Amino acid sequence: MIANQNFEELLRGHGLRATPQRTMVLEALTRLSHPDADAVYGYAQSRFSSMSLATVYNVLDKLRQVGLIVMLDLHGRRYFDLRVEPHDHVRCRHCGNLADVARDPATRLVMPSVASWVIDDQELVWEGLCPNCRQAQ
Amino acid sequence: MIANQNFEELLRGHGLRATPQRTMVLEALTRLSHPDADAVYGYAQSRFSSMSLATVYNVLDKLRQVGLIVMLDLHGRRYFDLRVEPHDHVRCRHCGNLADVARDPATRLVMPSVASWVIDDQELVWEGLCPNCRQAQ
DNA sequence: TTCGTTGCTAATAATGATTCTAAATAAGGA
DNA sequence: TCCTTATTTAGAATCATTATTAGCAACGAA
Repeated sequence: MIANQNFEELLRGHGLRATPQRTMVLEALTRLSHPDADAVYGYAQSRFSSMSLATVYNVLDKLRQVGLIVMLDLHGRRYFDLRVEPHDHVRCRHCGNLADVARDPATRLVMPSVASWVIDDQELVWEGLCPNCRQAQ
Repeated sequence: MIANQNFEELLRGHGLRATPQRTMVLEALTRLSHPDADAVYGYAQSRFSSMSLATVYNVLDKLRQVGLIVMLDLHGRRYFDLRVEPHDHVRCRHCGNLADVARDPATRLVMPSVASWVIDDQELVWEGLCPNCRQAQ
């Protein structure tokens, strides 16, 4: 539970102006699980009625640029996640459902060296069948 | 270099009817590097002129369902890759450029156990700056 | 506190990848 | 060759995302 004041400090600490719209988006991201832009919009607009969907997209992109959030492109949609302690994701091959996964301590990811690239991050997505879809099969 | 006859066997071996459209899509996937649907369409249509874009989408989805190809959702687009020896990818944070990456032998990925899920695959995408974008910065 | 600059937001239109629909056609077994 | 069933086609429709532009707000300086 993060207070709005802390969101504002977080924003300023990353060189961004603290606006109520940005605060609301951050709040939505702490409350919802892997929301897409539309889910963030639904949450934020219910507390800040003049908020527009375009602003949600703007803010999400800005937060991503400064590294505050992570963007997940899955089955033709974008989902967003606060960049908290590193964790991975698992997605259902059948219905697209998405969940957090703690990384096994025995996992070792050795960063590849690719000619002339500067690589500094990674994203690991596991794939399988979620409980619902497993039963349906 | 795979002959068309082999593509047909490959298709039938996976329970699919062997059509010239499907053969062309498979051929495109062996020739192009991480094409999106439109690139596959461009390749296939130049050799089979009646081919439609809708068919490309149909075929790609079918091939994915039977596990012959892998689908990569990146920066709002879908890219396709034949499922050959496992390899990872690296994408440029700035321009979206995509490249293959060999997995370092020291890398160990321990499959997580998530309650009631059946997990059987993973996708690892590294992120950074490609040579072009690194210079531009 | 007020002012001015700069960046942000809102509304709406535009874009573009992907999916849908229905009718025509082709694959593969009998 | 014929029949059944899956596939393909063309075009329309959908829908997430981006672009545009005018109005507004944040925040540093006076």
